[in-house]
Amino acid sequence: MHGLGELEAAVMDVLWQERPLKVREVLDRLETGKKLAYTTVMTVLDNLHRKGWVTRELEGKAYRYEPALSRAEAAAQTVRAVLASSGDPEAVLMHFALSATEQESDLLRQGLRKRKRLAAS
Amino acid sequence: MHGLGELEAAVMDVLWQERPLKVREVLDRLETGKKLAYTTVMTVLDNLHRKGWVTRELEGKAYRYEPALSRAEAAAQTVRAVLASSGDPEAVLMHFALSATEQESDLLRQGLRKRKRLAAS
DNA sequence: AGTGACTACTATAGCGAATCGTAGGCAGAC
DNA sequence: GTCTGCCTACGATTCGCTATAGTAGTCACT
Repeated sequence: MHGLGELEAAVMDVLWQERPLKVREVLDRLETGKKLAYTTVMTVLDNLHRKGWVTRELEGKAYRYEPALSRAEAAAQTVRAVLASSGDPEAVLMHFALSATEQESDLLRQGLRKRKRLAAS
Repeated sequence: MHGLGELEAAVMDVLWQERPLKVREVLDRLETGKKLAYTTVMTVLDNLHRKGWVTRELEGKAYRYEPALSRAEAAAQTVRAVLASSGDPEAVLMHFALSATEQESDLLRQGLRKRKRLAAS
């Protein structure tokens, strides 16, 4: 859904819960059924870094990784990408607004109000 | 982004512009740089059918394919899936509403109003 | 000098998408 | 009646990406 594999997503989840983390720390916190090799996690983090999902900083001789975007930001960005690639963002937003649940529409209204307040100030 | 490959997406685009279409008609309308084999397009349509993206109906001895959902519906559904898989739909919606463009927020407001009217009737 | 923690590089397997060939059926043309 | 063309069904190949991990090389400490 977001262009990530299963393990990559699991690693991002770990980093979204706590950050920044070193490879070993990510490995320790990963809750997959299987025990993964240290280098497996390292490779995944390297790939995520190459793809821009995480940033890293050298601390001593080890890297500390952290997400480039918060989970919510990343998801919001995905939403925006879906809209852009849909050819007709307006129609999609309309469809979404129309089919939104009560709770979703409340949240949207709330967000829109907040947005307006911020814009005004 | 939507779980489709590049060619699969191109085929869906064709079907969203005009439908229903037979394999040959899709092939004719496809605007990829390369000329594809008839069976390539057939396989793709078959895969899309298996995955539920298109429906088909036998007409004579050939199938006519058409999208299961409109483009906007499909995109709206993708948005919903992103929200669901994000772990925190509220935060995402908030982020989205807050970072929406003027036009986007207008559309959302409009959609929400329309939704309310429909619910009331 | 030896041990441990890291990174960098490389390798393999697996899966899904892209791509197409071949075989078989049926409708018309000759 | 057989040949030609269009269509489906099925299977094969290739390719890219992810998952997974081993090995070599570096540096720091004992």
